[in-house]
Amino acid sequence: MASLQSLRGMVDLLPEPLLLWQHLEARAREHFRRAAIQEIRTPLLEVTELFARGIGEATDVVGKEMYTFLDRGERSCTLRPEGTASVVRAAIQHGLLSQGPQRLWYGGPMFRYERPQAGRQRQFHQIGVELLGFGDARSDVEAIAVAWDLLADLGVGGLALELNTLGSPEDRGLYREQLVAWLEAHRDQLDPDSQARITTNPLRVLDSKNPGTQSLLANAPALAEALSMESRDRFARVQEGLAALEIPLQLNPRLVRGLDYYGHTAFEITSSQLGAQATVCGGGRYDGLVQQLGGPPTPAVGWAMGLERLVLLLGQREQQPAVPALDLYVISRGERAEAAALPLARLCRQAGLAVELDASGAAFGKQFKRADRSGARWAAVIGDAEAAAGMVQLKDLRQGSRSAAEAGERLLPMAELVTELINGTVPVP
RNA sequence: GCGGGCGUCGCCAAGUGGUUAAGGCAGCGGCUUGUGGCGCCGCUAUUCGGGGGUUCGAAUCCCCUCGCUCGCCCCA
Repeated sequence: MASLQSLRGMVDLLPEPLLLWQHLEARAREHFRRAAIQEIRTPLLEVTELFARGIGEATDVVGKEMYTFLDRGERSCTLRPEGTASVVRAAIQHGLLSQGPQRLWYGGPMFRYERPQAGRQRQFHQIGVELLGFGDARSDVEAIAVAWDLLADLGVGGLALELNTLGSPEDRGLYREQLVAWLEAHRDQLDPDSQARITTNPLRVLDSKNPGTQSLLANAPALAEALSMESRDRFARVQEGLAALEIPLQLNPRLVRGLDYYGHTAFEITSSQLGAQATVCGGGRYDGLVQQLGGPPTPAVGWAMGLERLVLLLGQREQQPAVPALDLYVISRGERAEAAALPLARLCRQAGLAVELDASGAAFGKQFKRADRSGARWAAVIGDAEAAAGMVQLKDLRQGSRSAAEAGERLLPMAELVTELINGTVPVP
């Protein structure tokens, strides 16, 4: 094949589908505004060490999914596979945390080298929220509520909130010992993946998709049993908070986040209307991360949403966003007329109107056909006769008439077109 | 990294060994340099993702390869 195409998993977003993306992004911004959460933008490229240290060397994301390469200065660079590490790095680097707690959101492309499938691309897009410096259980609830309300507002169906607690680092350390001992004792009954994880990341064995392993795990020690009283209380308060907001939840003791920085609250919002990649939003608390990346001890909670999956969901709805309406379509034919058309279009644009200029030089009939299809409200017609007189013919494209004499058609001086459209004839939508 | 399905025009799609590769949509041009949503006419694939092979003959059969897609894994 001679023609070039995009790399596998790198998807072009074309104008029409993008309408949905823009709608979604606009709603998200509005929700963030209401929740007093401010935007932060960080580079797509970071030093590799940020993710290795932040996300965890043993995770799949870091271990086998990152786009990592040496730049011309021989530095190891990585295209960001997620947003949290970068946001935390930026907050530390610019001393944001010394100015008090931060309520931040981010959005944009992320990169993971995986096999593409429905709802999963190599360059994909996330929006996420990070509440830095908030340790109270209420902030967990607030973060979840912002995500839930956004999804509900967007009209996403089949939503379910799954909730778990991973406990404090001490709880997890204790539990880890118990679990590893138990797993070792049953090693021969585990699937190979899970066997390998006993040493790399034992908690992840819990959400193994292997049915044999799952049924075996029914008798494994439970994390919930290993929790301290404080952790249990904290988890109870999160649940109470969600109940007070009438956000339904399902406890899922198997829910273990794949990124190392999570502790205490972990959650996912899934949709039954997606395929295999059902998680639309995932997040939790990561109290240790800021310090781990060299900042002051700072509790934090956050989440991320996968926009591809969200768009998939929104695309299933009946109502789809429409192309923004065009106010005016400028038709011209002949040398003098064509010369006059662009200045006229520009004048209208400067006045805030959406104007398409037909620069084809095609027959009037063709230009009218296109004017119709453009969906514009009005057509401005300039021929040589009009151009010579400094006039323009204004036609109402909603009048279905063929006849030139029908209503909705007027001849007026070019200079008056703008004021006529703005003040007079153009109805406010 | 591992499985399954699929690749004919920008999109949808017929064709399953016999030679000029249907049709629809969209696009472009014309009927129509002066008036539109309709209609009619015409144009748009020396070629069936690419390469090799079998054959008198291949989009149709075989091999390799590339790509897309769904799933596993992982995650949002």
